[in-house]
Amino acid sequence: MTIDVPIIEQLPELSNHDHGGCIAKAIRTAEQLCIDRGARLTPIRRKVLELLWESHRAVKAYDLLDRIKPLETSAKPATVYRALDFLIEQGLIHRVESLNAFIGCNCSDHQHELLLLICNRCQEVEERPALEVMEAVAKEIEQAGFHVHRKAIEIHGLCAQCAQLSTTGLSSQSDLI
Amino acid sequence: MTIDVPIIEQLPELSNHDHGGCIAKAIRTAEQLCIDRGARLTPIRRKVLELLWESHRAVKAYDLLDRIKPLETSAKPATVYRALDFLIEQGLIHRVESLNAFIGCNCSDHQHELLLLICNRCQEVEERPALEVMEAVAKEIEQAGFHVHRKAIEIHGLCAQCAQLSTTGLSSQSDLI
DNA sequence: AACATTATGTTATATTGTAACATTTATAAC
DNA sequence: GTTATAAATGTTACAATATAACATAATGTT
Ligand SMILES: [Zn+2]
Ligand SMILES: [Zn+2]
Ligand SMILES: [Zn+2]
Ligand SMILES: [Zn+2]
Repeated sequence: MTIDVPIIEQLPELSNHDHGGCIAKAIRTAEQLCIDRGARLTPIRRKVLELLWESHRAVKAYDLLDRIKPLETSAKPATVYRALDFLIEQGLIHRVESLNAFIGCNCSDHQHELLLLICNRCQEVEERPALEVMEAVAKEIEQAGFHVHRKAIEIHGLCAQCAQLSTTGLSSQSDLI
Repeated sequence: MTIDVPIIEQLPELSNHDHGGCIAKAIRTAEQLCIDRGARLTPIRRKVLELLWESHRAVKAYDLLDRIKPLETSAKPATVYRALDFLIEQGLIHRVESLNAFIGCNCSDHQHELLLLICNRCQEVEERPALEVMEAVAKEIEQAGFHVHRKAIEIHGLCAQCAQLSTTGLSSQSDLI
């Protein structure tokens, strides 16, 4: 028995912050990082990154494709997946394993140790360094004699805001601003 | 840049333990649990569970399908996915999100709090309660005001045995026993 | 300019997962 | 036992996610 939450048709942008700033910062950081590394942030790769940053939600590859097609008429699945591969390699985005989706990396230094809090209601994903969790994981792994390549720590549930709305019984779209 | 390990054609059963015991115990436990709950462990569901327990590796849905077809000639994707849904609901198996695959649940009480250590070389998956990790996650989540439904904590890398083989430079199949 | 490398275009296909409705099988009520 | 109900399975069709393979174009290097 899983807890299911009604699907919201048109997802509102819950976090009331200067999201334009988020986007601008993400792109600026990516550009600098690619220059430093001699990696090429081509128009397609840049566009995919921008699309991923349109919200703090994970986005599916084929949704990206649909949104790129009007701009890059020759775009195909491979176009998108290649751009995603590049961005993941550079640590600029993350794959959300439990959603088969992708999200812009929000950690300043693009380190890969992180925990994702995924809201099942508003779909927002919060990326947290969660250092104590990482330490506990490191200990557990050491005990097991395991050698880590990659960690995927993904928590599904309700974000603070959505949990609040659930308990107060609000549900209409206008309540979500 | 990811660390890649040569693919082994025929995967050996690395863990030298009485695996027949694992299977028997898993099936026995499942039977009792279903009786207690009034859930029906039908032949198909039971077969899927048995197949998942043939190894300590995660198995893909379509691999299960291929292996069931000779026995249940009418088996189709839906057949397998329904059985998997049932087994997951009962807590008898887990979905490994980062592999799109499934594995028998090895925790005695079929609790859902666990960490998976996934070996990229031998493909074995170790399930660990990792209580300290769970506590750290709980704290982190509380700080964020998040309300958990489900956790997926999946660590990829090399198990102790495979890490050992990598450092000693062994690679041939016969070395893996 | 010639060459090598990297990125993209293009076609086709593989893999993973669901929806919808019909049929069968098991359980419950009478 | 027969009938009503619910649960499980059969069946067809398709949706969604992802990759392989090879051709072409753009970029970087000598
Ligand atoms: Zn933002
Ligand atoms: Zn939310
Ligand atoms: Zn075993
Ligand atoms: Zn291993």
